[in-house]
Amino acid sequence: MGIREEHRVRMLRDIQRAALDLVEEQGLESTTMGEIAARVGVSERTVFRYYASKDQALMPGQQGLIDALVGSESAHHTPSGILEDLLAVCREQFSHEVEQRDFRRISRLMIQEPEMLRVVTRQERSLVEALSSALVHRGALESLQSLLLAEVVTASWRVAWRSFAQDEYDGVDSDPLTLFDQTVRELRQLFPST
Amino acid sequence: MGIREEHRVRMLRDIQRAALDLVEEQGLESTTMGEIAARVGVSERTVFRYYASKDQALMPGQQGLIDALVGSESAHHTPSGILEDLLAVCREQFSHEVEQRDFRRISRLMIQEPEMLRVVTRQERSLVEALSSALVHRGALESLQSLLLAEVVTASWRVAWRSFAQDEYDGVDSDPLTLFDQTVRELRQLFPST
DNA sequence: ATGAATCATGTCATGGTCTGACAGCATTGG
DNA sequence: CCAATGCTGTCAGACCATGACATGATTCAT
Repeated sequence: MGIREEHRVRMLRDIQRAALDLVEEQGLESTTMGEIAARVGVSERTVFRYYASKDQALMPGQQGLIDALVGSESAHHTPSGILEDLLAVCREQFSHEVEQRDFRRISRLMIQEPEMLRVVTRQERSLVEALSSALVHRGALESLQSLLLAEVVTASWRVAWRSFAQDEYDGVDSDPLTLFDQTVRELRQLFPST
Repeated sequence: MGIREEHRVRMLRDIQRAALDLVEEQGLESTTMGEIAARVGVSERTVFRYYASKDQALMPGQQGLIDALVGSESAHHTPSGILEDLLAVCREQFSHEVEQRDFRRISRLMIQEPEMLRVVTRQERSLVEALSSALVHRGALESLQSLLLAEVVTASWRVAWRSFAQDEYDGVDSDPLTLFDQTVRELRQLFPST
């Protein structure tokens, strides 16, 4: 509520925007924290006070997705049932994220700059950890199952996103929900009914 | 074959051993490339000539697994059939890797030092990329399917490995094949027959 | 064996990421 | 108005990584 909080939010956003601007203009490798700081008009040190790393400045993490997944409840008690629910949460979150303008920018950069994809992927480690430990905490699953579930959910998210990014890069205006559904359908095809 | 090659191989091994020694002794964060170099008895610059990054010095990559997966052929032409074959290759490679002494050391470190797990995971990006592009190249699969397959295979490997690492850390002497099979079984359970 | 080509290494210089310490200025609240 | 708190800049430094160049060892053809 305080003016302090607003300031912080604006700063976080400004830094990310500046970072994305610069990467679009001159590529990831040749964009330094010093430049980002200069563009925002603050010192380099200050940028590091808002984002712990260059990675996070570019891709602030999947906190929205993490919250949605961790906060979700499942009526099911079998691994497959829980997976279904988690994927449904992902699906919804996915179409929600696509609304964010920066999400689209990052998506395009993921294809333009291969290193950008690695940045995004690095950030996803915390998603797996948060989700798997949340699942263990719920009590319905064992450690191995939870980890596997978290990995599968994250992989689905990543593949759907990359698929979306490719379309976005190609100028194809695809529906995120359809895209996510297609990904999940292909995933299920890997495990036939027999 | 020359003496040059032997020298190189010995050097690679010595550096990795030194790196692992130091991480075991004093943790990952406080182990610098300078120390590793000093332990081996060469200059820091030289270490970077053998390993492109600190990560790779600690975890030289999954080249064995990549080669096995990329080089494998599959009689099947459906995504699920190919997945089955790839998992079989993984399974074999897994029990093979466990024979390597350093694999066990790294496994234990993965549990002791959370950051070490991230190091390993970072290295796995190239596995996904190599495998998915190899699958596309084989011609049987589309891009989305290939990526999905590569992600699922990699995730299985990672989960099985982490499971093994936990046992290793706990002093449980488990059979790698059994462990891998169990992982795959749990994975299949996520996708019920209906 | 000798000389040229190749290779491994060391040294030096540099750029970039990230952290800690401290001091100054602004905001807030009593 | 004063004191506490918070934000920022500056400075210093550790560490990772890369490029350029010189040097000494190894290899190989002659």
